[in-house]
Amino acid sequence: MSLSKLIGVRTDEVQAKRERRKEARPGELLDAALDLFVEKGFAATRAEEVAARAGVSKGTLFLYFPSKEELFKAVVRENISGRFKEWNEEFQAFEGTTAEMVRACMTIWWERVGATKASGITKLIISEARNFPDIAAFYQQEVIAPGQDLVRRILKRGMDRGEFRVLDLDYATFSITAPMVFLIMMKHSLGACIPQDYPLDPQRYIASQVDLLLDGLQVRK
Amino acid sequence: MSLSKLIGVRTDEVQAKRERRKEARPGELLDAALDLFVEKGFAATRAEEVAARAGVSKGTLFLYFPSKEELFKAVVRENISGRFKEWNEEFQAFEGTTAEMVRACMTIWWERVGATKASGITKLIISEARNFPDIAAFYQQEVIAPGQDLVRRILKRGMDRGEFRVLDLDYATFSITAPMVFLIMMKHSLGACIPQDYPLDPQRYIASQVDLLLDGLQVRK
DNA sequence: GTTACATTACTAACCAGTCAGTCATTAATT
DNA sequence: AATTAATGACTGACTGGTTAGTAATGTAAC
Repeated sequence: MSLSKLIGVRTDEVQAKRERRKEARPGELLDAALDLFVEKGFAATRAEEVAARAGVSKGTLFLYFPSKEELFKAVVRENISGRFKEWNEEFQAFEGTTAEMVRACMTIWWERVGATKASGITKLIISEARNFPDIAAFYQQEVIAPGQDLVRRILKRGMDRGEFRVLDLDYATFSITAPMVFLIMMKHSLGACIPQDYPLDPQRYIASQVDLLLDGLQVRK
Repeated sequence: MSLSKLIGVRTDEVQAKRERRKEARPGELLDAALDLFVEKGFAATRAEEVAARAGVSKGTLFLYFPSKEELFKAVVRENISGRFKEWNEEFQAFEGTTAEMVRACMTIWWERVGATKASGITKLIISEARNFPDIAAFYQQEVIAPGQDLVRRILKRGMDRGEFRVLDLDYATFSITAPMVFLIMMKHSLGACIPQDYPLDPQRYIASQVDLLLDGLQVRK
């Protein structure tokens, strides 16, 4: 704890005090780096800027991460939580119709991932994939493949129970994942820099996507 | 002057000779720049690399474009062809069902845009939007808005003719555009750097998307 | 031989990464 | 409790390499 805090001096207008907080630094740096990488891309964000946003000097950044590239990799790894096991179990226990399941899947995904900082990682990966093919492959394995798998299992359940038509599972999964990816890209890219042209309400977007996905465009004869 | 030239070594297989081709240069530079910007992003591509790919020296690049940023803007402008008037007319003249129209729309779009270099611009814009908000706004006005408009008109036709259900047009358009954007991102991002994990056949992808979009996942009762 | 295009060599700015030094904190000593 | 010593997290000026942009020089075409 810093002296100023003990004494009760207003620190906000005073020069920020030098503090030793070994535990908190890495997390704060990763947070700052995620923000900036998502906003400006890898090459265009400066290490010093990341440090400044984390309230620390550039030297400190390199105390915790050996290089900018390793920082990038750490940012990605940090945000890849293996929550798929948990989700698989949730959906295993689900009792309603598969249509309800699809709706729940997309709504919950938005709440737990899409709306959070974590979705920035997807934008980051897609934007930088070709500069970091190893990271892209890693993300493919750790996130995309399990995600596709979960979606595929949901669709298969619908087919098995006679609720859904016979589907080309390899490609039908994209009908669920593509709208999610699109929403993320809007949130972090065009939507973030020209919001006046994109007053996109995520809930309404997802509702519309699910409705059309389940019932199709055409009137039922 | 290189050693080989001084000695008199055959240069024709070593390097192309110096040539004056004022007319062709800008186009060749723009082509090279598009490739590299799409592949590596704006900040990470070097001016010298663009020049080299166009078979020219760095100085020549700056002879035709005053700065790297202006080169970027020119790349985007070059590839924004106002083909929407022509397309609008094509669809105005279309006689079949609106379902056929939707399928034609996506198939033709892939042939004329998605599969060509032009689709790289979309990836570029989405990746760099936040570093170039003015470019993003420009692209929004010149490409996205007219595109959305065309799609909206198709969906409205379906509604008016009683072929489609009553739709939330503001959001239903995304059911057509989102899969297209997703396909572009796969082509230029993950799909380009880990193709073994993404053996994505565009035709089959589009067929699947259109089928589900028209008829929905659920069996018809 | 003059013009116009092209190249090469150069400059200035920028930025990732380093390192000698600083100072808050804690432990030891009186 | 007060003083001193040791620690190590943190700093920021510095370095070396890179690159956008420029200027001097070269050469093909007419």
